[in-house]
Amino acid sequence: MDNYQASLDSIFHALADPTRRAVIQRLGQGEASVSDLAMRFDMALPSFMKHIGVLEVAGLIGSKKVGRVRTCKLEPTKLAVVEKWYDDQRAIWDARYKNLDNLLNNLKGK
Amino acid sequence: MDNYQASLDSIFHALADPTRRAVIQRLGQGEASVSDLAMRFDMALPSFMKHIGVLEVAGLIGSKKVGRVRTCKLEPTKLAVVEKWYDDQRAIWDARYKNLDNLLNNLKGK
DNA sequence: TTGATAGTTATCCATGTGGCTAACTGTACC
DNA sequence: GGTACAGTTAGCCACATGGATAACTATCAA
Repeated sequence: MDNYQASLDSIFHALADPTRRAVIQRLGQGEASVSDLAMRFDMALPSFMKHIGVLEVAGLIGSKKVGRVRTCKLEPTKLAVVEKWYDDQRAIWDARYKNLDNLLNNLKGK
Repeated sequence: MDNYQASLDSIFHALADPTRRAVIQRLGQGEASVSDLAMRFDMALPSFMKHIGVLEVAGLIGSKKVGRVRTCKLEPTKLAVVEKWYDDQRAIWDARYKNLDNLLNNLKGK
């Protein structure tokens, strides 16, 4: 399996969890520390950190640690891969309906 | 957790697998029977059927059985939920950058 | 230097996921 | 009827996932 497919796997998997989507949503408004983010969720910190890890492996967020606080930020370019996949997909079925249209027009003797 | 979130869970989970994405891609070109679809994959039928099941539970595909053959078709409207989620997301960070622009303009004394 | 704060690491656990084989059901065809 | 074909059901297995607790490290502040 090529790299793009593996990337889609990890991105979609990362998005298939409400906690992780909420983190992405929150980070859309600006950077935040891990504990700022964690506050909103009824979950032990280590559990929450796993979600951060999944998002980071997928490349959807980045983080850097200064002093003892790790600050996370969104990586919108990586999220855009989702839209690209969707657009590619839509192109396929658009082409199909276009072909159906042509077929119908031909049948009408147009 | 509300229904929309649960729906996103199952949709993104369904998409987080290369076999299932390939099925969606194939169905974008038109309907196909289970065994037509399965042919392309090096996998036992029952294993493949699970993927079909996951896609169907997520609502991304539909199927009907006539005689002994089950025919599957794409449900593009359900796939569109992915784009809606992405657009909602982008709206959030677009708003943020817009605010940053305003801030910068104010600082410039404009 | 002593707390308190912010993460991190190490385990552990129940459940889910993705694959398999074997055996079964129902339909089509000769 | 008998056989082949298209799915389906049942059960098995290894591994991943999402949660937990306990104990640790490192930094900041009094």
